Amino acid sequence: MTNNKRVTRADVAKYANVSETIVSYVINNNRYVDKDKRERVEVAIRELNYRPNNVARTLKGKGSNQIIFIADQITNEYFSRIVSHMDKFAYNHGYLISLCANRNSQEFVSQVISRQYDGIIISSTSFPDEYVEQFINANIPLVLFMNRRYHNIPKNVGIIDSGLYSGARECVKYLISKGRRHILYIDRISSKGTKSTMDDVRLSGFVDQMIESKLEFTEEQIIAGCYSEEQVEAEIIKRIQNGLKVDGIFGRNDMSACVAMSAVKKMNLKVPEDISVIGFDNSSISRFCSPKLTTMEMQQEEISHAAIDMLQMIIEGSESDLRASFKTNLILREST
Amino acid sequence: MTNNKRVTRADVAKYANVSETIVSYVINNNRYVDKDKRERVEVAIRELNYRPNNVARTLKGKGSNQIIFIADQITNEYFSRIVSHMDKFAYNHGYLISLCANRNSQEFVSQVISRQYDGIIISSTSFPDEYVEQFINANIPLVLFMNRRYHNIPKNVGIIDSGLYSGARECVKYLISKGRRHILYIDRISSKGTKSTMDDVRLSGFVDQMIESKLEFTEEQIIAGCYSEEQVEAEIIKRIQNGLKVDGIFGRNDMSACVAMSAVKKMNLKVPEDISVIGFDNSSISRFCSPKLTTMEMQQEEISHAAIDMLQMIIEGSESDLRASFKTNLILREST
DNA sequence: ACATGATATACATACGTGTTGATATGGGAA
DNA sequence: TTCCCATATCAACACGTATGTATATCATGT
Repeated sequence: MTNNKRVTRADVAKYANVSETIVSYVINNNRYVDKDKRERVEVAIRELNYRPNNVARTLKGKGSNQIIFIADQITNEYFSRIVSHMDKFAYNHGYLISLCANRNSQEFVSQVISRQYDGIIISSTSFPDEYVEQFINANIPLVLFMNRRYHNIPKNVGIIDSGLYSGARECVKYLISKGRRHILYIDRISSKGTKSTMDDVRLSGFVDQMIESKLEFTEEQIIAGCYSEEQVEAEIIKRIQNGLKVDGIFGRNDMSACVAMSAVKKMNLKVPEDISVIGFDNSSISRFCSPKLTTMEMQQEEISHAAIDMLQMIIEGSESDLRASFKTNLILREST
Repeated sequence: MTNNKRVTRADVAKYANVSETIVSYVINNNRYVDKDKRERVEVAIRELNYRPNNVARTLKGKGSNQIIFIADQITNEYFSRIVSHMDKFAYNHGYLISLCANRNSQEFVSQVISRQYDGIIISSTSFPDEYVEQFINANIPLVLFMNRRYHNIPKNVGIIDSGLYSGARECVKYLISKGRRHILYIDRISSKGTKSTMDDVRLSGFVDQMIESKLEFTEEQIIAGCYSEEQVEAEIIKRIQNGLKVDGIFGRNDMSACVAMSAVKKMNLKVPEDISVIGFDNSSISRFCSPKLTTMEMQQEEISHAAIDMLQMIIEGSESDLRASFKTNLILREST
C-alpha cells in the first residue's frame, strides 16, 4: 500500500519551488504567470498527480459541479433513458448527477441545500410545492418538468413541458378517430406508499379531452390506486361485467396498457377488434407484447438536453428563455 | 424575494447569545453544554432554519455523505431496479447517490477522487482495472460487482457476486435438461461506442458450461457486436440458413431473447417446439412477450442491500466479511 | 524625463466548519 | 486547607482553496 496522504496545492508549490499562489494562478489561468514557472508547475502537477480538491473549491464558492435530479418513480425504462441522457449531457458541461426518488421530507430538502448543488431538476408528481419554494428561496438554479401543475413559478426557474398533457389528449383523439367512444383510463400500478396521482398531467389531458370531445365520462372509467397487475385486471373485468361499456383503453404507461390487454384477452374479447388499446412511453414491452402496442413516444433525448442546457443558462445567469415545450409522437402498431 | 444570505453557525450563535463553539458542541453532541444554552441553541437553529454546511464539514474530514455508483449501461429495467433499491438503502444510512455511466477516462477518475465521495460502487464490464487501482490507492471504500473478472483485489474491498456466472450456467443446464444440444448465445444489443464484452461473466458462464457438458461449440454460436435488433435478427437467420443447427437460444438479457424469438418466428419455426429460448433479468418484457419468456431472476433487492451494507462496514472500518454471493432464480414460462 | 500599462509575485484573508488546548468554576474527598 | 474531577466555555487553529490588495520590474510612448 502506497503512502496515502492527499496531495495538496502546497505539495505542488514545494515541488515546483514556487509559492502556492502561483500554483493557483496556473490552475485557474487567471493571472500573469512566468512562462518558466508555469511549466514547472505543470510538470509538478503531472508528476505528483495533483488535482484541486473539489470540496474546498466549492466552499470557496466555485460551485460543486454537481446537479441533483429529484424524481419519484425511477424504475421504469422511459425514465432510465432520461437519466442516461442527462448523465451524458451533464458530464459534457462538467457536472455529475445525483439521483434520488421519493424523498418528500423537510429533512431531505435541508440536506440538498446544505450540499450546495449547482442545480436541481425535479421530475416528480408528488414533490410538494412548499419544498420547491425553499429551493427557489435558497436561490438554487432550478428546472421543473411539468409532470404536474405548478403555480407561481418565477421567471428564473426553467420549465419543461415534455408533452405529456397534449400527448394524452392526442391519444384520446386518436381513439376517437378510430370510432371509439367508451374509453377507460388505466393509471400506473403504484408501489405501496406512493401518493395518489390525481394531479398527473396525463390524467388531466385524458379528462379534458374526453370532456371537450363530449364523450360520456364518469369516474368509473378511471382505474387507479391499484398496487398489482392482478388488481388492475380484476378491476377491469369487474367493471365490464357490471355493464360498463368499453371499446377503448388508454394506459397511462405501456405497462398499464399491457395489463389491460391481458384482461381483455381473459374476457375472450379481441384487441383491437372489440377494444382498442393505446399505451404511453414507447418502452420495449410495447414492441414485444402481442398484439404490438400503439403508443406515444416522448422526445427523451431532446428533453434531457433542454433540461441541462437551461440549468446551465441559469447557472451562468444569462437572460434567456427558460420555457420549452415538446411534442410527443404517436407510434402506430397493432393494438388500435 | 426574501433576503438570501446563507445562514451560518455564527448567525445561530449570535441569535442564541452564545459562542460559535457552543453551537458546534450542541450539533455534534460531544461536549458538556449547559442545559439552558443548549435549549437556546436548539431554538435558534429551528428559528433560523439553520443546517450545517455539508461542504464545510466534508472539508473538515467528516465525510461527504455521498456515494458514487459507476456503471456502464444504466438504461435497462434490471439496472434501474438496482439503482432504485440502492437509493433507498443508501438514504437510510444518510447517503445520497451519484450515478454515472460509461466514464472510462483518467479525467473522470481524478474528478471522483477530488470530490471526496465516502464510497464507490462499481458495476461495469468496461471500467479499467487501472482506474480501480487508483481508487484503492486513494483509500476510498469500494465495492465491486463481479460483472467481470477482477484480479488481485485487496481484502478491504467489497466484492459481490450477483450470481450472473452461475446463473448463466444454470440456463444452459436447463436447456440441456429439455433435450437441447445446439445452443446459440445472443449478446446484448450495444449502443454505439461501447466496448466488446468478451469478459462478461454471463458469456463465460455459458461457454464454461457448454464445454463442461461436452456440447459442440464453435464461435459461430455466439452472436455479438450487433448495434440493432434488425442486425441481430439478420445474423440469426443467416447462420441458421447457412446450416447451423440450433434447437436452443440463450439471450444475455430478455431483450436479446425476445429479438431472437422474432427471428425464429420469421423463419416459421415455433418456440418452444422447434427452438427453446431462455432469457435473463426477468424484466417486464419477459412477461408480456409471446410466448412468455423463461428467464433468470436476480435478487436485486438483496444485492443492493448487501452493497450498501458492505460500503458502510468499510467506511466504519469494522472487520467483517466483505465477500457475498447470491443465487439467481429460474422463472419457468412458455418459451422452453 | 516621466507616466503608463503589461508582466509578475506574494501576503493575507475568507469560505463554514470541527477540534485542540487552555482556562474557569464548583463540589466533594483527602 | 489542598487536590482532584466533573462541568463548562471559548479563542485559535486547521481543512484546501480563490482572490483582493499591495508591490516590484520592465518596456513602451510621450
